[in-house]
Amino acid sequence: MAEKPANTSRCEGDAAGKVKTRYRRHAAGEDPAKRGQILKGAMQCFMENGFDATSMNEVCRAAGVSKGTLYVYFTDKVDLFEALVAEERDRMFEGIEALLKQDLPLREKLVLFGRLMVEVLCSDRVIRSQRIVAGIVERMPEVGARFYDVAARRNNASLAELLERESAAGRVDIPDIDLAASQFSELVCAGIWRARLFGKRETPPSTAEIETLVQSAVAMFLRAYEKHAG
Amino acid sequence: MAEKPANTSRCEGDAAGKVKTRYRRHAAGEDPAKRGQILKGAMQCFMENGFDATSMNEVCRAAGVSKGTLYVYFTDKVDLFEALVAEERDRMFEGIEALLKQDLPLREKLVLFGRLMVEVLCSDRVIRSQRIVAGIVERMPEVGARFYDVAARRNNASLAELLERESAAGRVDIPDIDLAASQFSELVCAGIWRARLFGKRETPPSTAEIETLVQSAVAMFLRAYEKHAG
DNA sequence: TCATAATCGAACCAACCGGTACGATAAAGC
DNA sequence: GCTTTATCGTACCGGTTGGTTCGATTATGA
Repeated sequence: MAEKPANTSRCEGDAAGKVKTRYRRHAAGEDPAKRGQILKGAMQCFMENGFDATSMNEVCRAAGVSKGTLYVYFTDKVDLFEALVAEERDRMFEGIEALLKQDLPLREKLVLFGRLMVEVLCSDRVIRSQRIVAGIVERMPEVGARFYDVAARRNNASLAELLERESAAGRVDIPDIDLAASQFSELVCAGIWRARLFGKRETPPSTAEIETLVQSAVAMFLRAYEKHAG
Repeated sequence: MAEKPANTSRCEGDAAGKVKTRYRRHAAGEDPAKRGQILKGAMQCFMENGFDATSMNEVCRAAGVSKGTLYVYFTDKVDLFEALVAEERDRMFEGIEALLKQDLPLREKLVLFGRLMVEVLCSDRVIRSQRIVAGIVERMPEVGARFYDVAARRNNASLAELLERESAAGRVDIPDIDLAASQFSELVCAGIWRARLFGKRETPPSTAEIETLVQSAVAMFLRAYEKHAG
């Protein structure tokens, strides 16, 4: 939408100087705007009905693209789906690393981290993605595994890094850093994330709710791992 | 399998005394053994491919039942699926209430509870069920919600009850019992359940792993909520 | 203005879907 | 034995699927 191509998009087939066409227009399946348009429509459909129950015709209609064109940009239904999941998974926790770079006391950092985590993980969009991916793990294991790896584990990694530093500085006493990171991530969503995933709760948590959850989680976490004054 | 019919199975169509047939054999779709046989085959199929990608023909083949018979026992694909989910959800945490009835100190109870929880929640069978259900929440919200309600919340309820008693006895100080119950449930599976759900981990945790997780969770939980000696 | 080619749009394909119909089979009760 | 009937097996139905094909259209760049 807001992002126009902006890149030059050379024709790629004319290596070795054997130029035949000198057109600067986008090659057959390489207009990033059109690609984005397709992905957007596809996302809409897959989110509503999941992988199997979404037909390629629906996707065409939703994306406003002819079927022929669709199959120029993506070879397969699976190909399209995987591209979608990849995009979503990469976008999901974009800002989270930067967040921990700030110079703040541990408690504050945990609060910020926790807030963002609940907000993202329990948002409509992410919940729906997670449902679809979970539902298809059995048939496309690598897709699920990569989804988890990039989204959840990257998270844990940056949190673990923070905890590592705090541990080295002697401010906390954590026997198993990775476990602790997981525990915090899990604590912060206690009671809502699962409910959201299975549709028991139809709306994301309010900011007040988030605050309660995060404060409780941080308190619990620090009480367990912070070095006592004594 | 092991359970033979054993119930009398009256014909239901012969109310008002207008008896025509006096057969004691099972009515058209009422043999519980056959029903179980169908459910077992269906489970196998659904577990492998999910709801949409499982065809009724496959189910027939896997169950060793003709299509006609299948449609005598279940009116629909959805009907069959819902019966399956209902069975699975009810079976999932069968023994968990009894577990907390024992007369043991809180710490021991939490350990027992936690162990069972991880074991069940991360087992192949349950993980697969959860994937399928999660994947279909968008189109069958009530199924997902009931699945969660019965499985997860029943759990939390019995745990909450325990905590309530301990709180009344003055041994713990818990501001929000339900939250605390959720936190414990979440803590106990930290780092593996999600990984299992998304297929990042292909095997359930070993007993050693479970022990580590549970011990850490219990310690953390008690440090946060147990009343201090001082 | 004109040639080029990306896109459109609609027809088309074989395969399969969920579900039904119905005669053949076989097991149960008299 | 005979009758009853639950189950079987298969053919069948209309509809949809993922994917292909191809001429018409339209925007581009020289």
